[in-house]
Amino acid sequence: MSPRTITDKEFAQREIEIIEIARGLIEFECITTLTIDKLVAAAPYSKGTIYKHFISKEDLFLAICNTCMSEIKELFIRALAFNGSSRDRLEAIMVSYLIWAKLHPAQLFAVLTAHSPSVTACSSDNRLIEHNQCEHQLMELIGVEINLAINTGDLTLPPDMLFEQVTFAYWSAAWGAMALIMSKGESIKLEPMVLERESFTNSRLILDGFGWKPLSNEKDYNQTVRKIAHEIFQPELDTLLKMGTPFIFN
Amino acid sequence: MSPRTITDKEFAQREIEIIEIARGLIEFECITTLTIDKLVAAAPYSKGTIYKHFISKEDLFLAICNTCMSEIKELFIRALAFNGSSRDRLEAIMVSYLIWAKLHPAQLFAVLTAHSPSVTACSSDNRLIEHNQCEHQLMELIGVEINLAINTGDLTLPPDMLFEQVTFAYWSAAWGAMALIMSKGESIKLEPMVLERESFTNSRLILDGFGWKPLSNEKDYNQTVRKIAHEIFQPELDTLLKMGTPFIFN
DNA sequence: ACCTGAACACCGTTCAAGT
DNA sequence: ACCTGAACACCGTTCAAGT
Repeated sequence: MSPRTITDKEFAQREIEIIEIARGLIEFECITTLTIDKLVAAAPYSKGTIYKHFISKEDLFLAICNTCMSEIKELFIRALAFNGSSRDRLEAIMVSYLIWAKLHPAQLFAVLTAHSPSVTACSSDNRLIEHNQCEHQLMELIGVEINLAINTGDLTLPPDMLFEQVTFAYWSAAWGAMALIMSKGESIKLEPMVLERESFTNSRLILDGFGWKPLSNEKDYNQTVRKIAHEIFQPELDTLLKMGTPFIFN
Repeated sequence: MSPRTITDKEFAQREIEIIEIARGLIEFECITTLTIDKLVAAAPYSKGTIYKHFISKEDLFLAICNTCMSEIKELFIRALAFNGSSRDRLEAIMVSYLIWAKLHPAQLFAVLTAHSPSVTACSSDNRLIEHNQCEHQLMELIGVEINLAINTGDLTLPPDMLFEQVTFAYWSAAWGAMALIMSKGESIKLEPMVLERESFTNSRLILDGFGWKPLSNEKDYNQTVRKIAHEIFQPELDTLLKMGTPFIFN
């Protein structure tokens, strides 16, 4: 066989393939038990080739994280098609994120750990730029709805706050609940906290705290969540039911 | 030298000593770059002795985390001496946590990562029990104030919520902001988010969302924070100033 | 030009030997 | 009874050799 120059497209395709294989391995174990040796054994490529794509194990982790974030972005976009108020659509975004989290619990953990400096410290510049873009795109989608709410008068931007702080407050509060609940393994009895319920609770409290109309005492958001889930994510709900980890409604 | 039986007290004392040495090493590097070899080199004990105390590296990490949480508990108790409303004292708790976080950024990262299943999976049962106790004690201190607020009528427990959910909502929202900001290394421009400001913002929004009186538009909580910090944590404020990372007031 | 996998380095953990 | 550190195992990373 004569040596042949690999095209950029083939190279990119191979990278996607490797990432998908790695994601498959994570499903059955965990991001922390994934080793390069296992990946090499599962993939039709050698160690050297893997290292042509990823400058380190952490770089691979971040690549997995970025792929997940792109998937989540697609779910966000589907969620934003919901016909309702801006606040309804923020609920829809939360629904979509929770559904993704429940569909891919092991991957969610990968996304959460990818946030740590030890991962970013060992990643390539391009991967980090890509990661920032992914994150920015997700926050941008939330930002659009916040802007809409300000324009329609549903939300009044507090005079002492920057626009980005609104996005950050909303996202970080919900993220905190998820991260705390997901990171507690099965072992520990973290009282009876439920991923879906606590996420919606934090979201509700933050938005009520902003005075974002309609307030939660003016409207039954549990019903809105139900509507969103069934209208937009019925296939995913069915999958979760089959997996034995159904989406929990309040 | 004749062999001598080590007493329980001496054993416990040695454990504390090792943990302190490890904490010292973390200060200059990071929890992820701490190795057992480095610890052995810095400590007057051999590897075998280290492993008499900690069944794994993760077990040591969790021990460090537990020690930190005990320190934080002491700060919480100091904070709770603040003379004011229950909501004021929750602010005081937030001030104390932020001050600790700023005093020990590297240790905070250790505390955050200790939450991951990969750490708890490799820790000893006793260490895990201790960890649960530490966590429970911290949440309990917050819970006392929530109870007080309910009894004085400042807070009305929403009819569809468990008491523990209030604690969790408050803590997870603030924790989410801190974890996101701290985990972003220096590299990334996470817009201009400020640890102190975002933590207080999330706290404020959540408590306003609960309708916890006095609401933030009825009272200048920035001034309360200033009062708390100077009345209770002046020595720590001075230290932070000397460190070049002053506590930021709004 | 590209791929391979043996070799290397690092580090967590163990345990036979020493006191 | 306790401590020690050499030895082992595992795994991330590199690079000389092969096609």
